[in-house]
Amino acid sequence: MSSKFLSLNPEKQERILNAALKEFALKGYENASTNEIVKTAGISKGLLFHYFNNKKELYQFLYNHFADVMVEEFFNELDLSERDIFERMKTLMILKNKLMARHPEVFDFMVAASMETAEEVKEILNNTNTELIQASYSRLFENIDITRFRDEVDIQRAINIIMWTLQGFSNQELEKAKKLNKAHHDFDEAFKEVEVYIEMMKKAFYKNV
Amino acid sequence: MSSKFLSLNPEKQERILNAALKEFALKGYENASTNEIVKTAGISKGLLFHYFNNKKELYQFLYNHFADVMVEEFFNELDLSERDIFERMKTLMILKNKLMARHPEVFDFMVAASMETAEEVKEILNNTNTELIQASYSRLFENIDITRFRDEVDIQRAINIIMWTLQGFSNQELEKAKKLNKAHHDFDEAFKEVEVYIEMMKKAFYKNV
DNA sequence: ATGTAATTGACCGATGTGGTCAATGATAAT
DNA sequence: ATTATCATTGACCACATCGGTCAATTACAT
Repeated sequence: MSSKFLSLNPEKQERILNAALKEFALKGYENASTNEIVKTAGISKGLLFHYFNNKKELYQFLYNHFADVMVEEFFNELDLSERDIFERMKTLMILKNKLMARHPEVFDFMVAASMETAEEVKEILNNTNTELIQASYSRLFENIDITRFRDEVDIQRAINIIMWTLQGFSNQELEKAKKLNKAHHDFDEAFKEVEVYIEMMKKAFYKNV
Repeated sequence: MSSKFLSLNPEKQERILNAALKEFALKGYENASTNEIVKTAGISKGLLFHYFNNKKELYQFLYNHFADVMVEEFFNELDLSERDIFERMKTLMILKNKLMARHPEVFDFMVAASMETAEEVKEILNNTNTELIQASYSRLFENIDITRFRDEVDIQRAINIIMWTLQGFSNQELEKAKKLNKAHHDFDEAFKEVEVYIEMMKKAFYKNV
């Protein structure tokens, strides 16, 4: 019963959610220990199971909660006035990296969730994700100026190439950051490469300049 | 003692190694179960610990063995006569994907190993990797024609951009393959995008055409 | 028939699991 | 001061699994 949980002291709510987030991200659903969660949350075992009937219910609440939070934060800060698709994707990536630096534990949890094999978890993800992601995807390309492209094929190809390229960049930077200081990372220098790259793309896909 | 193990019937050797590979890849070092390994290998618990004194020794042997095997196979098939750096990187990626399709379990294991947190494992990886990777890296760029570049900076930048781009592509294709048929994947269509991309890069980095 | 090596699986103590529940503490109403 | 209500505790449960051992059995060569 999450109603009981929601009417709880917010500071304690957060402590419990963060403890669970960390544990699930680190160990995965099945190996995550409720004992460990209550220990780091500083509450008793009984209390956790007073708020959530069982492990699965806790996980479900957790996933929905943080998915909502991150999506909201993402679109609050995404600049939708940028009409150039390449520049839009660049800001999108920058924002993604910002959010990853700001909430690394949440991203760890989400990544771990997407790799889960437990049937109970897959079920939860399907329910939550389909609506959430589909709604988000169209908003990502809202208001884009497509008149500069040679034709429709180019648009789709540009999107594809942008997506996998920036993803590769993002992963590499993330890895580098983890190896260097294990905390947040300054992307400024790395983005100089991205600038070069973006100009390259424009030349390749746009009718003129 | 691996000498005992090595003088064992090769078919049984393989059964044991594959079972262990699978289990470690799936669960990670600490959560991997030796009980599960012997069950899928079809041998008794005692026999496993007759060949390897303990869990760590088994893991160590496993890692060294498959690292050797994959590196050897990789360089056996890599075309080092291609002197254009962009084309070389393309064939390199194609080869990597081929090997991933051919030995997905080995790659799963390697990825899992690189994410291990157990101190015992990190120690093993350090010992094995440093020599192995450093030796490989120089071979990757052996015999490359650098006369077409404008200057040294361009070469380094090209390598960086190639690396993270192809990595992003590779990951995306891998994910797609997993979602579609969960087995091997036909990269032919996807590589059309890569062709476009490679031409783009050449234009951007080479002195002429 | 004998010696040697391969192989078994019951067994060990230790640790940890998700979940329960009787008991206690705190708070507010009477 | 008494009572009723709710939050909170942590010892406890039965069970599962862990890495590792070892006396006993089987297979095989001499």
